[in-house]
This record gives sequence, structure tokens and C-alpha cells, in this order.
Amino acid sequence: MSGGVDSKQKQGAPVITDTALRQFVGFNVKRGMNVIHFDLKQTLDPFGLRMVTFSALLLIGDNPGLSQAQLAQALSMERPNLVSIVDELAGRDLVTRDRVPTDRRTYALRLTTAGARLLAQVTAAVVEHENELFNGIDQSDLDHMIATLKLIERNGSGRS
Amino acid sequence: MSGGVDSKQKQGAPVITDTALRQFVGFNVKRGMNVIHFDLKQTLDPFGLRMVTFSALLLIGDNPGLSQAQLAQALSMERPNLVSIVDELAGRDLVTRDRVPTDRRTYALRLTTAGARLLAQVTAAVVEHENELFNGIDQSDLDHMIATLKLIERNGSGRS
DNA sequence: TATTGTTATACTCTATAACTATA
DNA sequence: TATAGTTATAGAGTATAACAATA
Repeated sequence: MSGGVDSKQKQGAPVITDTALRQFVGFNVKRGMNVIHFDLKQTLDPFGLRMVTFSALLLIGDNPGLSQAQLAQALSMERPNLVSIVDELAGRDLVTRDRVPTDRRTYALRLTTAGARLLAQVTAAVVEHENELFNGIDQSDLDHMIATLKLIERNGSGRS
Repeated sequence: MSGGVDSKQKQGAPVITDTALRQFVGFNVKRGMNVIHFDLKQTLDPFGLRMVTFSALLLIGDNPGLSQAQLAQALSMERPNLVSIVDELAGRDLVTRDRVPTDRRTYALRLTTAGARLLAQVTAAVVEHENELFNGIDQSDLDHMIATLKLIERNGSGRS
């Protein structure tokens, strides 16, 4: 549930502090991500989508004809994990997987009409969900946060 | 590796854009978290710790005598998932699990001397790791980001 | 009845190794 | 050789249901 660490206590140790944990940036980011992900999951569930399938739809919509390898890179995940994801989207006729004549190893991914329609609906729902979740928070604060997150991403040597 | 979406392309679709994805706050937070988590994993690995075991050690060190239920709440995870974590820490003699006389259902968790020593070493390593990862980023930007993340956490109705 | 710790279980996420077909 | 997609697999991470001991 919502109640963090400062909720009511029974006996034993008194109110639990997480000061030591909160000193680390990473822990705060993780907690924020958990909240966002939980809400996003609620939003996507009625559409039969997960965060990763929604992200894939968005990327395919934005980059028609891209390959699975390109999609994997854009999602910063490994190729094998994409197979079941694209299978799922193709199985629901949201995405087409067409052979590329010039390189018969690769598939060109495109949204179907149904895929584009679903994506539009879901995107609207997710935008609304984010607006609710961020209600009362200045857009400038969110922009500032995103800018800082991008700086961190750039500093990262590992997988993004 | 690091190279994001704007890396070199071969054939097929040209440079992939993730503009549609980046409009969502959640996606940016996820990417930042991925970078932080990847680096943190590298830092904790030599100590045989994961993010969750490190977090547990920190919380036990900060709140000696807390119960597993309290620890679960502080970590915002379900009780069953804590069992193997505490088992692991107790098995390495980093944590003691003592029966509470006044409530014989609960255990009181405390760091051993070895646990406290390891925690001190690891904490120093993680602090150093965060300093490196956030090199060139103003502390005020990080503080601002954390403040915004906490606002999001407070807005969250779901699990934090 | 309710709670603590536990067992069993399952599903998601994501990584690696190795295969195939193409290049 | 190298790459695209695939298969198989494994390990985290995390959730629920149900149980025994205790309150």
C-alpha cells in the first residue's frame, strides 16, 4: 500500500527510519519508479499491455519498418527477450512482421491499423494517468528531474 | 552497453527516434534507474550483496531489533520475499535473528559485528560509486530530483 | 480472529549461450 | 566471419494463497 516507513507501529522496534537508505540517490529513484510502474500497470492492464509492450508499440509507431534488433537497442534490452514480445503483438494483429527483400535475415516491424488505433487509445490513457499521478507537481520540477535523469544516463557506462 | 538510440545504423529504418517514449516521465525514470542499478550491481557484487540485501543491512543497522514484518514494510515488499533474504544474511553471520520474549511470533533482527563491519565497507563503496556516477552533476540538481521523486511517491496510491 | 514467519508457487523481467539462415 | 532472429535456460524480483505457531 501507500503508507511508507512512518506508519503506525505495534511493539518491538519503535518507528522505523530509512534515513540511511534515503541518503542514496538510487534508492529514491527506485521508490519513485515503483510508484510510477504500479500506476502504469493499472493503466495498461485493461488494454492487455505491459510497460514493455506499450514501449514497443510506441517505438514501432514512431519508426515504421525498424528491425527487431533496432527495436531491442531502442528498448535497451537483449534481442532474445524481444521475440516473445513481438510474437505477442503480432499474434494480436497489432504489428506486422515483413521480410526485408534486401536483407532476408531481418523483419520490418509496422503497426497494423488496429495497432495504431490501440496505441492512440492507450497513449491517451497513459497521458491521463501521468497527469493524475503528477497532480500538484510543477511541470518545471518534472522537466528538471528528467534533465537530471538524462545527465545520469549519459554518465552511465553500463546498460541504459 | 551505453550507446542509446542515436547510435550508428546499418540499413533498413534510419536512425531510430524515441521521442514518443521520452514524453513520458516514467520512461525517463526507468532508464535512469537502469543505469543506476547496473552500476550499483557492479559495486555490490564483490561484496556478495544485491540491492535488496544491501538495503536490508542498512535498515537493520539503522533500526536494531526490528522485525521481519517491519523490515518488509520499510523495504515495501511482501513478507514472504524477505525470508530468503534474511536467511542469506543470517547464513553469512551478518545478521542475528533473536526471538522476542514478549511476542514469540516475531524475530528481532540485529547486525553482527561482521555485519556492521561489512555494511560500513559497502556503504563507503556505494557512496564512492554514486559520486562517480553523478560526477559533473550539481548536487542541487540531485536534491531537486529527489524532492520531486518524493512528491511522486506521496501521490502514489499503489505500492511504493 | 489476527499476526508473524514460513512454504509453495507463479509470473515478469532480463541476461547468456548456442543454434539457423542469411549476408 | 558476422548479423538477425530464434530457442533454451537461468536467475533475479516480486506477488498471492495457505499453513503453523502465537497473540
